[in-house]
Amino acid sequence: MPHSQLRPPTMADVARQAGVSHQTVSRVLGDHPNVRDETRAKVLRAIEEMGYRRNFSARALATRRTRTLGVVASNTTLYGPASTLFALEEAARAEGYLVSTVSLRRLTVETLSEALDRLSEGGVEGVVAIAPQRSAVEALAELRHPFPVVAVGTGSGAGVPSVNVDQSLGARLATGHLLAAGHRRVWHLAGPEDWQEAVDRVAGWRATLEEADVEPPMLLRGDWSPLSGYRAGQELAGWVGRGLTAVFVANDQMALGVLRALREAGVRTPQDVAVAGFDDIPESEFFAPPLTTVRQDFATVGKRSIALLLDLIEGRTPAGTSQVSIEPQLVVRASTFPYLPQPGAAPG
Amino acid sequence: MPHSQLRPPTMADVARQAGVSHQTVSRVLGDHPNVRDETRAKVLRAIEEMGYRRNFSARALATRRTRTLGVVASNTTLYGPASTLFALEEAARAEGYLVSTVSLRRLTVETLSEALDRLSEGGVEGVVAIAPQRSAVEALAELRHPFPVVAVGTGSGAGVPSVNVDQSLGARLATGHLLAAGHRRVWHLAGPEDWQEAVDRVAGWRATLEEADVEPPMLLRGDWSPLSGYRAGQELAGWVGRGLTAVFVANDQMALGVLRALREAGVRTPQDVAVAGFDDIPESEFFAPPLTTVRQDFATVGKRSIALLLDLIEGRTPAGTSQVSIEPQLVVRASTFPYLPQPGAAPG
DNA sequence: GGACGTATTGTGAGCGCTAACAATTCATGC
DNA sequence: GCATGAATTGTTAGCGCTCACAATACGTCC
Repeated sequence: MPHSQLRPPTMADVARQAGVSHQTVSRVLGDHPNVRDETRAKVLRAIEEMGYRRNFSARALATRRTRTLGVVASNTTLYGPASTLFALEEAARAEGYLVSTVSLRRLTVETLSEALDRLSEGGVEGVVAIAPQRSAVEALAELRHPFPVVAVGTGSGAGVPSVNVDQSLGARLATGHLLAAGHRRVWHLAGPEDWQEAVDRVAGWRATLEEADVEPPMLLRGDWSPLSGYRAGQELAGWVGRGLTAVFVANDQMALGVLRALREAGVRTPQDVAVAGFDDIPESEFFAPPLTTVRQDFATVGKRSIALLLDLIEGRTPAGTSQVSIEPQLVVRASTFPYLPQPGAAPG
Repeated sequence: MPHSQLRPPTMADVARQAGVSHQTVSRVLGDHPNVRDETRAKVLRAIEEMGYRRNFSARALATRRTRTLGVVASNTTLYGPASTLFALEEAARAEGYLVSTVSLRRLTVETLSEALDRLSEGGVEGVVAIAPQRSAVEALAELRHPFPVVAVGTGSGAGVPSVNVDQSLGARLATGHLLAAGHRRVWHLAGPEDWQEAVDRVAGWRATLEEADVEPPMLLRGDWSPLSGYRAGQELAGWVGRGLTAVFVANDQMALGVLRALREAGVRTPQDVAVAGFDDIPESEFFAPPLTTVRQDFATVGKRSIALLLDLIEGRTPAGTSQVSIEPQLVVRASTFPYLPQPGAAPG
């Protein structure tokens, strides 16, 4: 039965129909204990008959709560942000909150500020900002907003409460894994310099090498896209036979490009060059060969972010800057060892 | 400057500070023409000083408008839904609306109904449902909701206003392309039966073959995942040499699995078997080999959906069922022709 | 049977804003 | 100098709900 054009019934209408006061209707709706079963039944029947629904705005005005959270995100078609977004919404819903999203094409101080204004006018009680670019994060601490904000993926540096996967640890896992497999050196194709995650992965990679007394080889840069990985892969192919046997790529999409470039150059993976990625996108298991990579637990990121934000909103947590760190996990596949899991052997 | 714990200033506070009535403040905020410049300046100064922001709930209560739209989606980490979601939010924002999203793990009558209830309680003025599963769509027409709903990806059958990419046409483009390349028959790996898009793609494929007087070969089914494509690919490999030279796969992720299975079976693409996909995910260009596929214009889907929904909300469009259809586009790459574009030759 | 305490229901006052109308100011013309 | 109308500002009611409190009903005990 679709919506009707009539002005929707109000709580007073229901009360009249049920022969009670509007307050009793409110009590029934609010699951208040002190209502006689008989009365409750009468009210529920009237509600059902009239198709009554509580008016959101009136409720929000009276309670001073909208039970809505905001999320600012960018690059939401990429696996990482999309997964984070999904996890955030699910976690918020579990806590009884709705989520309003603003998806930005580019994350800058201006767009971020605009997004916060917009969400503010939308009455959100707090905001989670998925803000992996460093430039934007600084703005977050400065910007004036009438609600708490939790940052995700910013690293713990900025003066803002934040939740992060330990990117440095992830890079250590991947790099360490390659060293343990007998590679003398591990090269690195990094993400853009202004992404905190890219910086942290470089740091983890470098630290691991230095701890093993290996001088880090030349650093390559990409922009997360398969194309940039493809180009870097062509360059890397030129170093085969001159000490290049293992590459840690800062995300799976670039790793896909690298694999393709190596293959075209006649370089075999993993026999000639081992390749590890980062993210564990669903496709990684089906790359040629299946990709060793680092998995981030986005569900936990979502849950912890929402929990922290609600703590801030309720004033349970002092407004100081709390930092949550989440451990990533290494997933070993054939791109670093020829004898390892083939797809189909186990569920994805 | 972060948020303060003080009760935020009200319009009356600003009015007092500026020495005018609260209504004048409202006029300034509403860009009402009949306000003296001097008065406006006074008010704006007071607003700035006090860091005043209009209360969303009070405004919504008085105007009976929340300027918020709802979106119900599922599988939002997949490229298609994520792109649609992004396009919807962007289009809504351009029209001055905020978007509240509910992301479902599984789309069923129950979860859909729950999502609509939830959004209803969140005060949305209308909802876009990304509902590719047929089972859920039927519910949409039955479900009681106090706002208009536009369906996306449902096909035009259900009794609900909807916006769709012409999936059948997409399948015709891909299948026709393979026939035109000289293949006698074209096989098809389809998506799940309860997805309307899968059904429409099968229909387009079958119609194209029948128009060419070719009897459609055995139909294979997958679940959109690379793994299911891999398994189907293993089966397809068994038919090489027995008439199998071309496969149209219902999405790019499954196509990835097919490519991998064929490669492992020693079947070359495209020399032995040509493969075409559907979706044009960003990775497709970097598959081995780069994948011929069908691109859907999600930005247009988003814009048209929001436009239709707003028409319905404003009562500009009779509540009858309007249907919008959008044409997809064939993208030819090396998986169907060996001599075609290599990555890096041209941008994305 | 009446006092007392508790369960149940009702009443009134906002929440902070916009819309409609009323009141005031100001410029203009005769 | 005063009527006339337009521009500008103020006043009064709600919007539909929840909260705090008041009022009533009901049961129990002596």
